[in-house]
Amino acid sequence: MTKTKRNTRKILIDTAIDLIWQAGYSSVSVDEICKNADVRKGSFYHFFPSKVDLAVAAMDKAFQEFRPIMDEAFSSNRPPLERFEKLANDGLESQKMVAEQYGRVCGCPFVTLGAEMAPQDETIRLKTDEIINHHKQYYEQALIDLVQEGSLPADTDVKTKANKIHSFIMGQLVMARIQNSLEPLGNELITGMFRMIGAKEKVAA
Amino acid sequence: MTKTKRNTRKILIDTAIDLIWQAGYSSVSVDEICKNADVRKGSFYHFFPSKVDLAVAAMDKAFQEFRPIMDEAFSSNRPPLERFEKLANDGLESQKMVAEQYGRVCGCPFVTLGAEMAPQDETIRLKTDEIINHHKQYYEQALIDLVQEGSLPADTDVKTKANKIHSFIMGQLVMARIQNSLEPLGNELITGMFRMIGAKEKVAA
DNA sequence: TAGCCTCTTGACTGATCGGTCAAATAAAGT
DNA sequence: ACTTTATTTGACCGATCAGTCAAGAGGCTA
Repeated sequence: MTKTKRNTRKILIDTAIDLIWQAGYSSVSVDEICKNADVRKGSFYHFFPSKVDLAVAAMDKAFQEFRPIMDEAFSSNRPPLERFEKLANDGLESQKMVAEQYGRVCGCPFVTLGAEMAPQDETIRLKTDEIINHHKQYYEQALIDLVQEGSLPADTDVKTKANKIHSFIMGQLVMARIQNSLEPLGNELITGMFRMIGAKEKVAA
Repeated sequence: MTKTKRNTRKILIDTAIDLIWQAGYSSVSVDEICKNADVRKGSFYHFFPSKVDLAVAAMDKAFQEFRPIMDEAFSSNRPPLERFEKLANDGLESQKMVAEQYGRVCGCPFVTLGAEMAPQDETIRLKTDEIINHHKQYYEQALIDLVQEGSLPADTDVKTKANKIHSFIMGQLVMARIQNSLEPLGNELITGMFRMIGAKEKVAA
């Protein structure tokens, strides 16, 4: 973490997030990233041994940037069901901002990149998996808390249920990217998540 | 009907389905497709004006090949809930065969290709959307039949529910591709679908 | 001021990209 | 047979791909 005057490394990562999130990995060239970052290619390869390494660094950065949102939404002093609601609202808001900035709906950067590159590059696949698993743990903890407060049966398989919730959310985001529309997300995300959670009404506190 | 003709066009389409389903669109070159099909590049461009046109033709062919499976599963004389069950079983079986043949889990060819290429090429995006909508109609009809038999409330928004079911299935398939594993599909697909359907009879853990 | 280290620059590589073309060949119609 | 059309071939194109490299610029410390 050397502190550079221009901080070229950071600029390259931020540019990569923008371009790859929009267009995907293969559709964005190193030259294009360099041009957008106003960085010469020799500098690029001074900081990153390969294009893949930049992509992985970009995934890490994007993940670290999204963490506070997750931590806030899934804060343990928020009622567990409301955590999912907050995630849906914040996520939709984030998608709206990105869509406005980039000119199109982009969906989940990790899953989009993972689905494209998983067969080609194991380091990208593993990084995707790592980030996904980290997200699922938020869901799992919220489900555990739902069980504890009696909103879900005691024998609930929280890991499996967390997987299903995650699959649904990712499916919604992939469809939003393909259809280039946020409307279904706004209509279906929260209700679908709640349906998948399947909590009963909390009777007593 | 002399079948002795080489049917180069068909060979190219079949090869494209194989390679693109595995590796994605951008990661497969025209040269690679030609080599695997044992077709010279001049012949390729005799039958297809561009790589994109081949991809769209491949999507059409793959869709037509999958239609009988859908028609059989969603036959109107099958009880509506069982239709989803059959789809899950047949779909999982299909994924198993493909994974064995290709050496890795590939997920849904249409959504994988659509997510990668939607921002780059509108014809691919539209073809993806068309196929997706066609699939959703099977779900929608089954939901209508569930309403009619009283397993779902009369005021059910079947279009929205069909969207949610579809999102969940696609999410599961994308995750299977990224994780290169069919295990979650086998464990979660049917129960998750039923949970999302929310019909009265069936209960999922 | 000199030496050192980090970073930058721009020209360069060989491979590969999607796509073109004219000519050769095969097939089909008359 | 002859003509027309459909298909195949292999060489070829300019652009672009990811990645390399030697030389230089700039700042830091001794």
